[in-house]
Amino acid sequence: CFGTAGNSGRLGGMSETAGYPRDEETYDPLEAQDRWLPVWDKLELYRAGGADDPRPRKYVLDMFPYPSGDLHMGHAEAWAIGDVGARYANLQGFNVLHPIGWDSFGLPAENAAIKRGLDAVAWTNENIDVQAEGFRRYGISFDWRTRLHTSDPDYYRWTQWLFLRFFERGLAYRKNSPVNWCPNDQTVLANEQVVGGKCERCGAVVTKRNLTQWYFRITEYADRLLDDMTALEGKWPDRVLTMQRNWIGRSTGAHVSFVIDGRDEPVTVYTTRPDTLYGATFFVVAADSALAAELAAGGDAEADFAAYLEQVKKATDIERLATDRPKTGVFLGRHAINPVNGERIPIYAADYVLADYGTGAIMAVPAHDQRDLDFARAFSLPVVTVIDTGDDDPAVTGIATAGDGVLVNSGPYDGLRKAEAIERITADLAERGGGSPAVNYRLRDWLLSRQRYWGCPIPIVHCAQCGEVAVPDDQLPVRLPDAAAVDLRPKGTSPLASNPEWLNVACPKCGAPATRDADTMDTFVDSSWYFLRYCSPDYIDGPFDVEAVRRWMPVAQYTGGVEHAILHLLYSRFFTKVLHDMGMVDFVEPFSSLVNQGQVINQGKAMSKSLGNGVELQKELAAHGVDAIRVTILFAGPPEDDIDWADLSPTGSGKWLARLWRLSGEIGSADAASGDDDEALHRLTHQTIEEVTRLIDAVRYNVVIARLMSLSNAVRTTVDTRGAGTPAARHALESLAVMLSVFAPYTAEELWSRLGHQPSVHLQSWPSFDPAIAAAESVTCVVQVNGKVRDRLEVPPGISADEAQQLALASDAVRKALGVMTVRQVISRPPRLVNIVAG
RNA sequence: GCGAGAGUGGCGGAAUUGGCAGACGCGCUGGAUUUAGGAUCCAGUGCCCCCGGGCGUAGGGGUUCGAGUCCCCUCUCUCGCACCA
Repeated sequence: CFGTAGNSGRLGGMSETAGYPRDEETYDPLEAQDRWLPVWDKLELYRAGGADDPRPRKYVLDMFPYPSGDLHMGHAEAWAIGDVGARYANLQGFNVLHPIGWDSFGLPAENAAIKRGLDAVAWTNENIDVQAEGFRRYGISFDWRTRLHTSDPDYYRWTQWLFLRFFERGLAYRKNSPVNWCPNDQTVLANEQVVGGKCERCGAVVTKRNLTQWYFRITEYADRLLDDMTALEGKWPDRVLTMQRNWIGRSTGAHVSFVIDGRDEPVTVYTTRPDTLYGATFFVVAADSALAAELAAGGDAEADFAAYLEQVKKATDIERLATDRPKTGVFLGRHAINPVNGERIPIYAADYVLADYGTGAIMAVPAHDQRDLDFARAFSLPVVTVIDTGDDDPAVTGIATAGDGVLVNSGPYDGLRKAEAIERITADLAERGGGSPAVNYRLRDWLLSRQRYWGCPIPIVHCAQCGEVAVPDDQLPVRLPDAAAVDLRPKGTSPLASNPEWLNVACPKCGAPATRDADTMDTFVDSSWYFLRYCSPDYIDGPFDVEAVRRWMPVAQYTGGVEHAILHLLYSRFFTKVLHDMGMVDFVEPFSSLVNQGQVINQGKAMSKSLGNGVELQKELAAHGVDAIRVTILFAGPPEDDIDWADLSPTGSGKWLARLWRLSGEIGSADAASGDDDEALHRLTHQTIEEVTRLIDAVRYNVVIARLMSLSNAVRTTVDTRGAGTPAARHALESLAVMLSVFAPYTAEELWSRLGHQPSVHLQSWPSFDPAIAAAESVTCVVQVNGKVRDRLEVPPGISADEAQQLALASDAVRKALGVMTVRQVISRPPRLVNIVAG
């Protein structure tokens, strides 16, 4: 029956041919991949249109990869998700920009160079080539002309150019400050790169060092970073917005000045609770602040303080993070004057107050702040309740009362409620010059210097006469010297400083001997603007062509991991706002919508070498083919959920694709339209197109695939019962081929070809549906008695409430269920439901 | 501790505005066909049952003709922050 299988029977479930494949061929997905890939390359299917392209534009972006080696499961998931959006936009007739590039500066290349003597440039470029070929075979619809590498001088020249613009605007500056230090990687880290006291990259326990480093003044944009998020509501995942809000951490309160005995200048503290000022019974300065050292100097407590400070410095962040850590501190032998009641209160140095938040000094109100209370109890300090919250006395219970209440022991403010007191006391202090309303942020400036080799050099020259001098634009890029020409071994200072030829230059301003800044930039600087470069990757007159960016940006769909919620996504928003202020872009938010894909795990745990639960992507691809893996990943669940490979069945996905493939052979080789058509299948096809379109827009890809499976099951039934020549079967499968092409590009091309069409299915239009055909002829109306389903009636979709009620009451099943009860009320919600209330 | 989110079959997960719970798939059971099956196809598959039906969306309460969906309480889990004054 070879070749005629489609017409050879199978009129019922158990025909004489049942059990045999309908076709002696079997689907070989790997062979199909090899066959189509060159065809697609030749067709150049995914070139973004130029300025004169009349189609509406859509920028679909995936967070660009780091060239760590070959692609792994994580890549397979992220890019499968992003590719659906890009391919769907293409079929819908958009002019799509779907670019690819590499975030190619970073530690692994340097470590490979140190440990194995490899050249960082060669190592990087080889890995990129491997990944690029991996993506090509994985069938991602990139416009390959966009390909960029952040480690290319053509790219980092503009990273340096942008740095200089920030420098000119005072947004890049150097300061000496305690910084996070990774003893393993031998470099400083930004706050955002310290996770739970450990280095985000290598897991080493982070320590503190005092260093002079470059910073971006991101705090200046804190309000805008916060406030502009309202425009992202509903378009970015809530959890990302929440994380950014918490990270920026805006709080409002007041600055209050305290006169210090024996000091000319008063000291200002920040508090969110000026209403509790009468309850301030002591004063605390951060142990590692300059103020603490100054207050201790020359006094009786100097030695005690020095010993305490030594102890504090030794403590790692991990120790500091322990929640039940007892409060420690030392009395400095000095006193502050409470501005509202003139009381002299003792000043302590303690490490529970942070030097770099607020002013590094606090007024301590033990009755209404748990930390202050813990300290007061440890040091036997008085606890004065100034807000009656109705709770038990904190001095007795050891539990501070932070809630609302009425002021007591607060002189003229007694009787006020919390909110009112905050307002009044702040206003009164402001009037007397003792304070002012204040806003604070937990966000810190972005530390961008790194003491590593494989990064973008900072284009600054240090001159004894002129200070920090910008390298002139026409001398950019400041190129990295060859790795062979520097000492790469981690030693806590930048490797670039080990090459005197590179380091020593004439000052661009005065010509005197000077030295280059030998640090490199955090790689997050590189990735804060790459999405702009993609719009004009070969542009030579600036970082990007302003017109091209105006055409494509902002990004319509951005896909990437949630791990960048407060790193890359915050930094990119900051860069965009600065560029907006520079007049280079006309929008303030770079990414209009964000999809955070989950992770691929195995057996309940993240894949890791030590657990031995890694799943090798290349093996899976070789065993099942690209399409089966893409479908498996996308069908597993909502894109944002983690998926456990152990729960999945690539074999099952492969079977579905093979079923479709066999159907395409049967229908493709069937005699043209014969016999009755199948109205029900036509209807289902139109309904499926309608629903799938809506679901793709909602990024519900797992449900989309379920609907496509349902439709393919229905096509199978029609082919079995009416023959493969049924027009509805062909229409359904052709529609399926196009819809499938966004998930399983190779199989879809096979279907298209076997149905007798020329390549490529990827050049087709997204199928349209006719609402009139999609409309159901009849719908099932559920009839309930007291909420329980008693009958189901087939009714016209346009049935009236009265008609539905009449039909329901006439039902035998309903009469039986009613028995002797009398009908009290009928709720008729045509055409879906009638509920009869009886008793 | 604070903040956010989530609890649905053996499993992954479906379920417009509150309106047939469990779509689709995996797994499992039985069958057809086969030298063979890790292929293909058909049927079944939430739980209980006295075969009339009853019970079911973490647990308890509430609103409603009607709740997986809305409200309150409890429990559990995940994620984020973690002395931020």
